[in-house]
Amino acid sequence: MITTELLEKHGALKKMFAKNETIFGEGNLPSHYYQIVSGEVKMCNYNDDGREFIQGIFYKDQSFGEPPLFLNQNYPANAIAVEGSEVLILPKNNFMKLLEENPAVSIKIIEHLAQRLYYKSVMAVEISTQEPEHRILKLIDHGIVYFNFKKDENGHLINFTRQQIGDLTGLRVETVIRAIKSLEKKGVLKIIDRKVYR
Amino acid sequence: MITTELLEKHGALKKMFAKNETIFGEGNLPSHYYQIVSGEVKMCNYNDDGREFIQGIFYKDQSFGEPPLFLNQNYPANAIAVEGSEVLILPKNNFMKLLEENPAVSIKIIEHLAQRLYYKSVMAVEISTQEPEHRILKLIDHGIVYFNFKKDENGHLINFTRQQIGDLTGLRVETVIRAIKSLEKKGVLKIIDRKVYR
DNA sequence: ATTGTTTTATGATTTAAATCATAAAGTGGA
DNA sequence: TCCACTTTATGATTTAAATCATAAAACAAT
Repeated sequence: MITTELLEKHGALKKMFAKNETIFGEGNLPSHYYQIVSGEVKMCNYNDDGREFIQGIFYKDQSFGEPPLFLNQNYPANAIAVEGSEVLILPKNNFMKLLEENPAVSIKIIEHLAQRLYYKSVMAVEISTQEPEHRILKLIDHGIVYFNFKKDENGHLINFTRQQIGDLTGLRVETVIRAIKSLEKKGVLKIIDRKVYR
Repeated sequence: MITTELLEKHGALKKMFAKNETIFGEGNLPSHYYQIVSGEVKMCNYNDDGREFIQGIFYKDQSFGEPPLFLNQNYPANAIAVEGSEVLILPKNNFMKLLEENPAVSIKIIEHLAQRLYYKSVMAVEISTQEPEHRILKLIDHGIVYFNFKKDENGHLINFTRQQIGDLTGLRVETVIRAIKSLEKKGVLKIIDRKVYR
């Protein structure tokens, strides 16, 4: 999103996070801008009885956690490394200075927020009014466009576990498994070697 | 958000929409920036069997429908006047010119998008993992801060119908009515003359 | 004033997804 | 290679919210 050079010019540092390590926690006040160099980061919540909800999954070159940074509000969710991940971290003041000096970056930020909002709008209506199969298919089709699902001779490989699909759609893992089976029977996706293709 | 003078200087026109009139429809390509002068506008979806989901409700001075405008994507929801509403409308090209000439407006836009994203994140986890009473209370408490609920001697008047609360939380109106009754019994809110206070 | 529509309200019944239980297959680390 | 853990899988049971039915109160329009 923002080039490594520009970030480092303003004082960004690279930091390594191990698998399952927390980058920042729900309820904390933001102090830095975060951008992924390599790896995979999820933003998620846990409800009262430990149930997880994944707000989003972020990959190489994507930033995360900006909204509360701009609003001076506490983080509404946790950021956790899904796998070992390298992240560029820039203090808020430096980030704001970078923005002032580079108006084109503002537009990039607006576009990224708009993209996130678009996903949230689409999934909100799915989660609250549609049935499991519909929700899962919407998530998958969105993922094909916006996540980095690779295409081979079987179609796009949906690089999510059943549990992750559940945590992204508000469904239980058993429900996801059964819905995916049913979708396969209907011929709208393929299951090869337990992996889902669309 | 953006002053009327600045918008009109760039060619914005005021347009009146009647109650229940559609301002733009799901699936259409955005061509204008919209900002409310007076009245109330909802963004909403209808699923296959006509069930409504309200993405958000917007009031005086707020803009709506910017994300797809920036992304050149189709609107993911409808915009409908909840009551007779006056709206300032500015063609996209003029809006982009306005943005270029007024960098401070970019920051305003970022803040507005960040605020919307914050609400979406909070409600997404509620809708997908929390029980009805919890969801409704979260919506109400968010509304007290960000919607224009007036405070009097009974507390904040929650200016939503039970049906609207249901459409915002993904619950059926009967469930909302029962949950609100239960919350009143628990003493966390008041029902006076059928109106909800918190 | 009368009529039609919306909003709030309650009880009975249904149902879809969650929960519970159990297990096989796959994966990663010591 | 063995052990622990994760992921996928399936059947049985439970349950919370949706659905269905009905109605009173409130409000809006003529």
